[in-house]
Amino acid sequence: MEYQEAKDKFINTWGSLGSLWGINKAMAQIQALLFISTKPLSMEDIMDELQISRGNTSMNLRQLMDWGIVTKESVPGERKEFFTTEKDVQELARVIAKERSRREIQPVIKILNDVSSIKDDGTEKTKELIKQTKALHDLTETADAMINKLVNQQQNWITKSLMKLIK
Amino acid sequence: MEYQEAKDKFINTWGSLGSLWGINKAMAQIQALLFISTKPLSMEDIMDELQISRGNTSMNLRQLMDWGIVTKESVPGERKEFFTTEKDVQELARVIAKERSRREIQPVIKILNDVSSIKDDGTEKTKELIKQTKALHDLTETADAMINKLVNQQQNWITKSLMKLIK
DNA sequence: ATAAACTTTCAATAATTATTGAAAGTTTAA
DNA sequence: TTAAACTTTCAATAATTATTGAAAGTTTAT
Repeated sequence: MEYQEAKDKFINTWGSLGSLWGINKAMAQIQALLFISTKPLSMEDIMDELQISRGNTSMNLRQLMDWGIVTKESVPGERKEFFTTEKDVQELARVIAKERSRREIQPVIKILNDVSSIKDDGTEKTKELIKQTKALHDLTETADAMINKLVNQQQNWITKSLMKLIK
Repeated sequence: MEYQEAKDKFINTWGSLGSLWGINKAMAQIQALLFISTKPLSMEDIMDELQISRGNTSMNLRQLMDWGIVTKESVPGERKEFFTTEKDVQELARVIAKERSRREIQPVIKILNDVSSIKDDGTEKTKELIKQTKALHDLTETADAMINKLVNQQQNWITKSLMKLIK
């Protein structure tokens, strides 16, 4: 497998995987492209490489910046803007986990809590609803907490290792 | 909030959350409905409750059975078939984690491994592609392993607790 | 102040994904 | 064996989501 084939394969795989972490194909592909690029890329560069329109590129870059995993960069002497992505996979994982928790998991936890807090009228079906949504609430909360703890532990481990190197 | 409202809220929330664990709305809603039902439901029951077509119900029930979280049940004296879902949230989490790993994460790990194994031609861009996909490969593999370990640990914890009660 | 270089916005359109419903298929009871 | 009861399949259609491209907006250099 040559460079170009490997590159395309990576971008496509990462792109279709986007749905797994809740972002669309173009967004994931742009991130993938930046992730393996050795230098910041301009909008033109991205459009050319991925064969997507200017509007699409602009909108998805914006979203990636909102997520905090892509940053604008100005290159001296150049008028247009260049973009880079977070290159450290651990930090990338940390940001993604945090954002997904905030955007999707927290709201669900809140609703499950609301639903499981309805007043118990004594009927079997109400009891079952309360019991099961409470169980789901607890599970979701625990899973969310564990993911965050886990990702932050990784972070601490990395930080510590870096600290040792710097000292 | 009354029973019906809470029920609808739960089914809708769980339904729209479906995308988070990679299944479609109807599929998630059917699972949610079964999850809070006090007795097995027939296809008619599900169609009526969720206002969806027979075909849709049939196809999504099939998928849920493929996932292993819904099972057919026959009720004596009844011609039609009834369905139930796994009621233990821990076991549900275990099955979902396992299936997602098998269906989505493992194939990605394989491709990342392939891509990161291309021969190093010494150019900077090839070195970067290898380095970054390798990092992503390792992260994905570690995360996948941790999720599985975690879910199984929960399982063990539960099993132990139950054992204590039984003894 | 102007115009070139560049980016954003958003209505229109395309692509994808989900849903329907009726015909075909299967099972069961008599 | 037949026909009623029930389930599955799948082509057609609807709903949703992503993408385009051109007009409007912004920034920068002179």
